Amino acid sequence: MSGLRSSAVAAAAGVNLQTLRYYERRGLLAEPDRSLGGHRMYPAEAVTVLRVIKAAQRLGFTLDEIADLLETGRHRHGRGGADAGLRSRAQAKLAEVEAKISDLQIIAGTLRAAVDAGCDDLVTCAAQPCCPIPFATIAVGAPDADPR
Amino acid sequence: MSGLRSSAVAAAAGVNLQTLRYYERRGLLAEPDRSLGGHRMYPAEAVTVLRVIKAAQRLGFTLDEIADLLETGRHRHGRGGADAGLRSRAQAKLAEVEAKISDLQIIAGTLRAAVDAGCDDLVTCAAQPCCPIPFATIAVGAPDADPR
DNA sequence: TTGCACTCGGTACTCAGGTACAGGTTTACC
DNA sequence: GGTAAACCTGTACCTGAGTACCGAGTGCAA
Repeated sequence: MSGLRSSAVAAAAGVNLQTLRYYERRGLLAEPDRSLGGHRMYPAEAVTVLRVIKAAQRLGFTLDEIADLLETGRHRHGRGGADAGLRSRAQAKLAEVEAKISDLQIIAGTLRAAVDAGCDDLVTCAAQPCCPIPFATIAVGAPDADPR
Repeated sequence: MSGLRSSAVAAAAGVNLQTLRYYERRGLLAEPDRSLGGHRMYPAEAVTVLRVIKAAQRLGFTLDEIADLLETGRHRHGRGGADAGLRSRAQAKLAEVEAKISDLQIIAGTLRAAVDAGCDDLVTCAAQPCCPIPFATIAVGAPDADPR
């Protein structure tokens, strides 16, 4: 009944060894049993949980959000509040991602205009009215959620 | 010939006072003249430079890249190497932004699928074959350039 | 039982882009 | 000339997600 050693789990999930302890501290990964000498012995599901974490991260959730999501899924299996479930959070995250996309489309358009116009010096450009870079208007974008 | 005080410049450009000194340290903003007592006295162009910096940041350039871009524009006014000018860098940045957009479109698609399928618990979902979240395959996205 | 690889806990560091604080000058206005 | 606001330098802190290092202890095989 010994279970997997930390390096085996880390390798199987494709993460760094330190990351396991980091996730444990952050409450994402349950504290595993220990060997007599104090070494962590993980159950096989730990690898699944790690993969889930990585997928959720990729979908734009922060570690705090993921911890919350895992917690909610774990012990309050019915619905908690209006915002508790994965579905509603995924919906909100989707809106953020879509906002980010349209913001980046503005950015891309501006860059394209600058390339097409052949701008080659920012400060000089800024001083001239022909420059397509809207220095004043592009100041702020979508309120940042930074999904990566 | 006194010039603008730091708080006036900061307010005009919409940045924090400390940010001015930070940019000065980072080489983005030229060291201004000083009053007899050591207070910074900025020329009016400093505000323009700040606005340019903010715009470039918004276009996805890092402060290091912006410093470089300003430097290149400042004293090597002709062309330096193949990669020196704003134009070629904007082109490269555009490619990064486009890659980021298509990556986010994959993310958005996945989120949409999860919402539509009504997934409500990550770990449970991951254990079942009906879940639309591709835990294995979405592991990594576009090599990160993080333009915001 | 010796040796080596692995793991432990704790702390500190990384990156980027700032922001905040402390304690001491300077400037501006009345 | 007094005083309050603005400014100075230097240093420390913040977020988010890890990574690195250290000295000491453990696991396992020959």
